[in-house]
Amino acid sequence: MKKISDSTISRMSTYYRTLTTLIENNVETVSSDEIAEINSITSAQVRKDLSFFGTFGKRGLGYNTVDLREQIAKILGLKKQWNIALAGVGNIGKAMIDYPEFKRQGFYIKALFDKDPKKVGKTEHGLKIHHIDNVCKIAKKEAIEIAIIAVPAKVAQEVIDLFVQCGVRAFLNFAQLTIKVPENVIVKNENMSVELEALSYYLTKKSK
Amino acid sequence: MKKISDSTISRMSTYYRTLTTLIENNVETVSSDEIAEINSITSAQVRKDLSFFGTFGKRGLGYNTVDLREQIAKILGLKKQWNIALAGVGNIGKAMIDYPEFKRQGFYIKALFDKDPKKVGKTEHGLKIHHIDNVCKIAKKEAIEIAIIAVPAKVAQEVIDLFVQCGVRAFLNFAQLTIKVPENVIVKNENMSVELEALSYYLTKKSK
DNA sequence: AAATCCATGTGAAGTTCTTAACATATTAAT
DNA sequence: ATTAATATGTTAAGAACTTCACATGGATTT
Repeated sequence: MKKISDSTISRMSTYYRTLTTLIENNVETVSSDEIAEINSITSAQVRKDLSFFGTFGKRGLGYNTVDLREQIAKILGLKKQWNIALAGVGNIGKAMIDYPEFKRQGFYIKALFDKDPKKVGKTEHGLKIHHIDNVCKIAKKEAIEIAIIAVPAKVAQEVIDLFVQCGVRAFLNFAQLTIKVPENVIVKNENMSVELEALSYYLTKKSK
Repeated sequence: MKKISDSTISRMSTYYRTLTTLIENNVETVSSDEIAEINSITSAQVRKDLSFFGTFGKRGLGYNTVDLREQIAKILGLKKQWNIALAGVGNIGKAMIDYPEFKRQGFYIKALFDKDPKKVGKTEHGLKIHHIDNVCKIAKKEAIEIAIIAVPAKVAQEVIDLFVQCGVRAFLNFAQLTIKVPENVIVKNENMSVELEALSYYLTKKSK
C-alpha cells in the first residue's frame, strides 16, 4: 500500500468539512474548482488528493456532494464511533470534553484520567475522573482507541507510555514536547505556542 | 529576503523549547545530533534550519545553549511582549486565557471579546469582556497585534474581517473553516478535528 | 447525430523540502 | 607540535509534494 502524505490526509478532512457545509446548503454537485476556491488551494491539488483513493467524479460534471462525503467518511474511518480517553482534566482538557464538533464526527470521550487527588473521584460532564494508575482497567472496559493528552509536559511522556502499555496506539498531544513512541503508535501534536511563535516570526519579519 | 518554509519556523520553535529545557537542566553545550535525537529528526535538518539564519555553532564542539536560545528568540521575535486579543469566551477561549505557556513566552492576552449579552460586561480572569462591535477602539487602546479566534465557525470570517479592519494582521484560528484574508494578513489554524480524523485514518488503515 | 462544452483523472514537469556527505574548523590528547 | 577526534556549515543528491496541461468521457445544445 502506497504511503499517502499527512498533508493529503489533512486536506481530505478539510474537504469532508467543506462537503458537509455544502450539503447543509442543499448543494448537490460541486467541482474541484469550487472545493479549491473555498479552501484557497488549487483544483489540481483537490483532484490529485482524491485520486489516491479512487475516482469519485463525473467528467464534465463534477462530484455529487453526498456521495463524495460518504466516500471520504469511509476513507477517514468516520463510519464508526471512536472511543476516546482524556488524560488531564485541566482547562484544555475540560474544553475538549465539551467540544461539540467531536461528537458530531463520531469521537466520543468515554473516560477521564488525572493524578490530582482533588480531582480523582469527582465527576466532570457526567464522567467520573479516574486515577491514571487505573488506566488499563478502564481503557479495556471502555474500549479506548485514542487518547487526548492534556497533562503538563513533565509527565506527558510517562502518561503516554502507560496508555501504550494498555494497547492504545493513537494520541492527540497538547503537551509541549516531542513524544517518543514505538513504530506502530501515532502521535499528532496540537501546539498552540508553536503557532503563536510562527505569527510572532512573520510579524517581526514584516516590520523590518 | 529568501522565503523560509513554515516547517523550518515550526522546528525553530521546537528547538527553542528544547534549549529552554536543556538550560533548566544546566546543560551548557549541545550538538545538532542531540537536538535532533530529542525531537526525533535528523541532525542535518537541525543544521540546515539554523543555517538559514546564520552560523551559531563551533565546529567540533556544538552550540552554546544559552547563546543559541537567545539567537532563536531574536529570530522568532520573542524578545518583546505581544499583545493579544481573544474573541469568543467559550470553553476553548477560557482555556487560552489561562494557558501558562503563553505568558512565559511573552504572549499576553490583553482584551476579551464576545457577542453574547450574558457575557459582555462580565469579567474573566480579571479581564473585562467587551462587545465585538467595540473591537477597534479596544484593539487600539491595548495595542493588539494578534487575535485568537475561538468563536463558532459561522461567525469566524466576519469576526476576523472586523479585526483586519482595525489593523490586526495575525490570527490563531480555532474555527473549523478556511478563512479568507488579504495578502498581508496571516492566519494559523488550530484544528483538533483534522488531527483526530488523521488518527482515525491511520487506525482504520492499520486494522485492514 | 454531430458538435460543443465542461471538468475529471493523470502522467510529466516543476518546485520545494529533506538527507547525505564531506571539507573545514576547533578541541583534546600524546 | 603533530595527530586524532569531533561536530559544524554547506553543496549536492535524493525524495516528496504541487502544479501544469491535456486527453478523455460524459452532458448539453443545435
